[in-house]
Amino acid sequence: MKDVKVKILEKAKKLFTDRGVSNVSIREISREVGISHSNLIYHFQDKNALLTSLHQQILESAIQLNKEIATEKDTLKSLFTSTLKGFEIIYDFRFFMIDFNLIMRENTELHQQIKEIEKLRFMMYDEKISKMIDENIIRKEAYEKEYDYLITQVRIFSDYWVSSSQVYERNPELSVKKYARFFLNQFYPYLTEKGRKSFDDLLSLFDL
Amino acid sequence: MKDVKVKILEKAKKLFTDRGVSNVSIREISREVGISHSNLIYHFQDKNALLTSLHQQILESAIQLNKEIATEKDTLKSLFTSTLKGFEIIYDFRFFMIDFNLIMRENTELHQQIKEIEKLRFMMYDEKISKMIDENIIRKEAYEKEYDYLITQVRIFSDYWVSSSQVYERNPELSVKKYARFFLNQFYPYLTEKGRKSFDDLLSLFDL
DNA sequence: ATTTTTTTAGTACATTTGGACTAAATTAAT
DNA sequence: ATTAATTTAGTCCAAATGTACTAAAAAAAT
Repeated sequence: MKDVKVKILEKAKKLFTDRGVSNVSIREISREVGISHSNLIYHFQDKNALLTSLHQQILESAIQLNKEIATEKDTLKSLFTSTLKGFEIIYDFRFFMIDFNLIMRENTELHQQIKEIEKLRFMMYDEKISKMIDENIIRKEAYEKEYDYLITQVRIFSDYWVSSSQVYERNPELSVKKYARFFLNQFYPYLTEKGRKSFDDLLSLFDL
Repeated sequence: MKDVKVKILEKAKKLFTDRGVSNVSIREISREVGISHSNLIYHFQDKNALLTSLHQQILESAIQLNKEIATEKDTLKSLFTSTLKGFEIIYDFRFFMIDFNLIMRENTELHQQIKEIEKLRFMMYDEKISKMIDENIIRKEAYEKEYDYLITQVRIFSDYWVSSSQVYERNPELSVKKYARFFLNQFYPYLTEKGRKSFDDLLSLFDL
């Protein structure tokens, strides 16, 4: 006997994925779950509450992933792992990124939260890059803020690769690996010779 | 006396920009224009017809821009110009990119058209890059398909920088130049020494 | 000048939606 | 066993939406 809340969230996620957040109503979700719409409202006041809750799930997955890779000493390898696993999470919750701007526009609370998380993400990448510079995997900045630019570039890719693949790929479901590869490649031109060697090894290791 | 069709398109564009495509109804647009909704339907069968027509405007702007830079001999300079002017067009029609996936999901005809255009865009970049390699501005590929990867990366950035800026920037309206700079920087690591010199000169020239 | 065509407004309808409110049923607490 | 809290369903409502249909008004063609 699954908890109703869980059922609601699952069905909402499925419907959001299939038809887009804006095309799914509370009533429709309740219909699909097989409960009254009043009941759904009892658990989640509105669509935003649902979305906030689903985003919480994403966050938990991300935190879990971070824990898993925390033990990995090899910085570049941990970048590979977090990319691949992270991209799977994003694909699983793709409705969130596909309707990202819509959600941010209508859920101020969530928007604020996302902006905070973004700061953390920036710092995480910043730290990771510094570490790789120390380890002589990535070359030093060729000009000021070079890697700040890179991080922005990387942020946009992370946030929107799944949207782009929905538009342009024949089989978006097969594109997780493909885009993970694209993503990782953004770092390639900054690698030192040593870095490139590791990178190539990791490509085979991860079968990319 | 402005043509009604023009008025409708202008108002639709404005409303789409302000509130998002999914939050604007035919009836509301007609109300804002000051005509009956039947009249609007007479001119545009539905929202998709409106969007198709607005996309036509984008296309015309893009074609116009291409004509303008066709005379420019300096490949790198033409990249700068087309980026800056292109980004202004995108910002002007930002509703289209912000709700890109929504529109593509619901307007099959337009989706098909966009996929065709994407092929052209790919070829254009491919050609531009080849040219810059010949001119010793960009280095040769370090591995196979390196520049195919770059083009995908560039595609995602072009399509979604405006969405991302809406989410993360305080003053999205000021971010055209900023993101144009980010965009151009994607090419930097691939430049030859000669290329880097031109690039730096162009940065000053365009005040970036 | 009159006939056609194009453009515009009005009306009516079935459906959907979110929200409020009430009450029944189920579960937990005492 | 009774009471209280939680969960669920049912009903009603006002607002909005897309669509279809009719007819008037305006413009263009003859």
